[in-house]
Amino acid sequence: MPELPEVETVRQQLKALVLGQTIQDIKIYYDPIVKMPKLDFIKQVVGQTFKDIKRYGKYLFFEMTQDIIVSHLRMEGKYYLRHSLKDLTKHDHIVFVLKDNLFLTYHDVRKFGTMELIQKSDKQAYILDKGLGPEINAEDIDFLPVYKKIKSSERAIKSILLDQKVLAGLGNIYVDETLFLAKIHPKKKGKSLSKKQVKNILSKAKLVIDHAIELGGTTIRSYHSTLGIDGRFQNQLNVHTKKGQDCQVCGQEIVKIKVGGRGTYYCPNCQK
DNA sequence: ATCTATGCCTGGTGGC
DNA sequence: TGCCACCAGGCATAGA
Repeated sequence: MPELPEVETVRQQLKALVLGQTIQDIKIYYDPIVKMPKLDFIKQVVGQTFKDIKRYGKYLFFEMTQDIIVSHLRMEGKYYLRHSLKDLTKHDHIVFVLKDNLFLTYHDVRKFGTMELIQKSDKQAYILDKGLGPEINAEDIDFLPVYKKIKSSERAIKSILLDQKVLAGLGNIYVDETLFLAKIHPKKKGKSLSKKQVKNILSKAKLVIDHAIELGGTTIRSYHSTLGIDGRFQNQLNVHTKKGQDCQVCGQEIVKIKVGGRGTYYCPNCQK
């Protein structure tokens, strides 16, 4: 599942591949992903050239000559660069024709992903409108507003950290890993945390995300291989998906519970 | 105003 | 081999 580090990896890899490419045509095989009438989208985007690819949290911004395509991969969205339409699978829902032998395809098994078209001047307004918090890996997070949101909440810290309005970029895996490193129980209420604990959580989260980006970033692939797939962070996981295994720190068994409807892994001994 | 539950989807898995 | 119920989960939205 693409979270901030995977989205960042996709961004970097795609950028090297599609910048300067002009979109000759677009084929949309499954409409609901594109959040506007499909013909309007095609009409407006065809002829534009990819100028840059940016990211905020888990959102990708394909900046083109005139407009920006905002792409969210949700659970399983991926981009592939294909060299023939014969290589399309049933999960390639949107195809950007770049050249006769070059196609950027959006692939999404569960069709949860979204694509929107916005004006360049509306990018900040878009982020504001979504209510997205500061990026978790930013160097200069304004701590107090984040702290206040956490401190005033009755919700479980795990749920708060998954809330993109508080902090942008964390997903289920990284929240579990963050709380393990911070030694905080995932069900602990936001309001019960001290300022020191919140600071520690943010610092551990950045550590986890930076490390994951680093590992994803090492997976440089040749241009004809697939994008948006496995980095090497799975080898670094301490608790996520480790149910029944021994905690690497204390040896106690990792357990799995539900928090806010999400599968949650933690060490009952280390995390209080 | 805040928070929780539900819907969106399909492939993989476990039970039989 | 097959069938089926259930789970995975980010986000928008409906509901509490």
